[in-house]
Amino acid sequence: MREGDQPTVINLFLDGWGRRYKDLPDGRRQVVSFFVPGDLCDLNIFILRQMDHSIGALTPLTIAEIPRSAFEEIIDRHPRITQALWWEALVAAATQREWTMSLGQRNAAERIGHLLCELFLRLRTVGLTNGTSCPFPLTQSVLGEATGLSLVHVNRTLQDYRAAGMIVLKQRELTIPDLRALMEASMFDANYLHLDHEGRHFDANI
Amino acid sequence: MREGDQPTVINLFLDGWGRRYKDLPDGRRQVVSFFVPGDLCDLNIFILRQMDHSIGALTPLTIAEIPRSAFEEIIDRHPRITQALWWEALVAAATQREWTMSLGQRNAAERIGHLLCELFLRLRTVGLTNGTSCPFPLTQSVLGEATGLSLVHVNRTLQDYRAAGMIVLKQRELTIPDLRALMEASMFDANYLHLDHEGRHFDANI
DNA sequence: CGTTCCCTTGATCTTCGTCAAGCGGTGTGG
DNA sequence: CCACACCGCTTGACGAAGATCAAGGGAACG
Repeated sequence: MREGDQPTVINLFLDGWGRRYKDLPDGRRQVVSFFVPGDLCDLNIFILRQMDHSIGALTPLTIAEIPRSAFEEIIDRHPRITQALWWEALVAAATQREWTMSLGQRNAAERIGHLLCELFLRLRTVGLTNGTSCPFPLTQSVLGEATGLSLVHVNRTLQDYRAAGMIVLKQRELTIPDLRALMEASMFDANYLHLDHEGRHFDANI
Repeated sequence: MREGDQPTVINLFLDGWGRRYKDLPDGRRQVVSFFVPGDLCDLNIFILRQMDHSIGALTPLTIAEIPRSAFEEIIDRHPRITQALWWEALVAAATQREWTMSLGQRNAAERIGHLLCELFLRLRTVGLTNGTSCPFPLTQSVLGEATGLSLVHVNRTLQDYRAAGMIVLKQRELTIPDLRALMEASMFDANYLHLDHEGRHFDANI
């Protein structure tokens, strides 16, 4: 899905990862968010006229396409789902603010550590982690596009974390032996994910 | 208003400027958005339990405090206002994505130029510009906190723009003689502000 | 009249980017 | 079945954007 498109359906990620990104005319690209299973995208089709960014797959995907009309009907009849959608939008905005913070103030190691913590926690809330490990399909190049760092520097930073025993990352699987330590190193505070409202979020699915 | 607070009212900026910001434990600060007259803040009080950032004034303010209850009643009765609130939230999110792009990919000159264009256009849509000029109460220090640059580098970058005749900035007033030129220099594309829906936004006030 | 805030400018240092080369695994076509 | 191409990862050398340190100036305000 490309910038400028007029989307007609809402997509629910059932399996696989995706990303939102924006390109500059000269080719620079910034990934502005990731999608993991359970995420919803393109709620804005209700209000905004056209896409101001692009969306792409990072792995093979299984997606549920929900037509706009079906969604509108649900919203009319089910206020708790509407509330869940607000929650979704507000948490996405809070996450975007945190990314702004990362890119503006954190150094390379902090940015990458922070991103790893965020993704791990998001996967854990949807039950996709296995102890201290989780699937991790992002290439170093994509990590660079998300953190505003060069591929080379991402690599060196990951090496440093590996050498310190703080992460194991190979064969598309990430292990964080001591999550608390990584959170501390990258000054990660999970409050922006608003997981305390996870319950309310899931309630809407009843 | 501080991170961790539980807000009880929604604030509408009638006059004056404000900013959202986040602080790191070691004192680094990132401004993540600005408020200008006409902006609303803290819609999240409907859904999220506590603030994940702080909000502060940049000038003396005139603000309307709308109690949560009054807001809920309005939302029940006036679907067009509810739609306007969605618009507000989605545009705020789109703006946050654009800031992510700026901090991740744009260099110092582009970041600052881009921010000046954004603020000028936002002020123009609410009728606060005067030809090619607008009020501009931000200090160079605040500009640095918003763009992730040091105060010193903000200063040098502004000097460059001045020397090129692209901006005049003094006595808290900004003049952009050739907006189109500045937009081009900073690769500014206004699509993320979704001004095409301005009409719908205002309709809600009828 | 002095203090404070904001702006300005110079010199030096650091982080990260760029350029370049090479390695290993995997998939594909001859 | 092998060869080659491609993709992702790794490492070294060098360069540049921007940070930091330092000092001083001007205007507004008490």
